[in-house]
Amino acid sequence: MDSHYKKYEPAAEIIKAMAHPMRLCILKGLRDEKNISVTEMTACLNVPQSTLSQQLSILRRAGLIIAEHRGKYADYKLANEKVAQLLDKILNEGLC
Amino acid sequence: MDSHYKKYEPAAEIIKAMAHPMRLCILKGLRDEKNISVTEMTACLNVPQSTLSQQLSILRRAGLIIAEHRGKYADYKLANEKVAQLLDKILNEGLC
DNA sequence: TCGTCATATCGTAATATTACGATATGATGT
DNA sequence: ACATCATATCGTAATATTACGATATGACGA
Repeated sequence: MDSHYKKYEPAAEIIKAMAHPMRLCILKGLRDEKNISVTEMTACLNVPQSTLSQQLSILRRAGLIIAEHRGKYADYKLANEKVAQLLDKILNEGLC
Repeated sequence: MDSHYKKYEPAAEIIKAMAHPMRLCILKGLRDEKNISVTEMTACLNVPQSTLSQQLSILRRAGLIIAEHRGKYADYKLANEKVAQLLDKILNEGLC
């Protein structure tokens, strides 16, 4: 057993960013639909715009999603295929 | 995109239980070594016994680990193979 | 240039988590 | 029965997260 548990901090940061129902829902949405704007997400999830934007910034800071700015819109997508795979594992694990 | 983000709450609970460096370290230790007692973990991780015990109870409540009581000792192990697989995915994802 | 829309950030109250000493419980050896 | 060891739980201060209104920024059309 490893005595230096702090070395798991980077992994924990990433997992922590996923550890919220709304953020998992956002990731799943982006996994299934590729690109979604903040406006669409706000309408669909039916939450205050600032709340959604805060969740997006947590996912962004963790490197899980990327924003593409198109004029006044911001489209989001998953950062890469590994995020999609990890998400699948989490959501299909039968654990949940 | 799914409008009922609360349905991801059970998955989020599980991920949240993993989202801490010490808890990831414990899970990894149990994955690699099968059975470890609280005493061993306390010595290895060099943290107060109550702190470790609290982390173990979080993992236990989430269903990720199981305690086996042998006399005055408690040996812990991963709850099942799916936990090991999810952990591998998290730690090997290159994301982290 | 204005007003408006889309998005991000700020401020903050409510709530949750973390870390850890103190205390409780329960098994073991004497 | 008693002292001791292993573990769990309690109490709590420090810190972090959550949710959300208010406000700022920046693009677009009139």
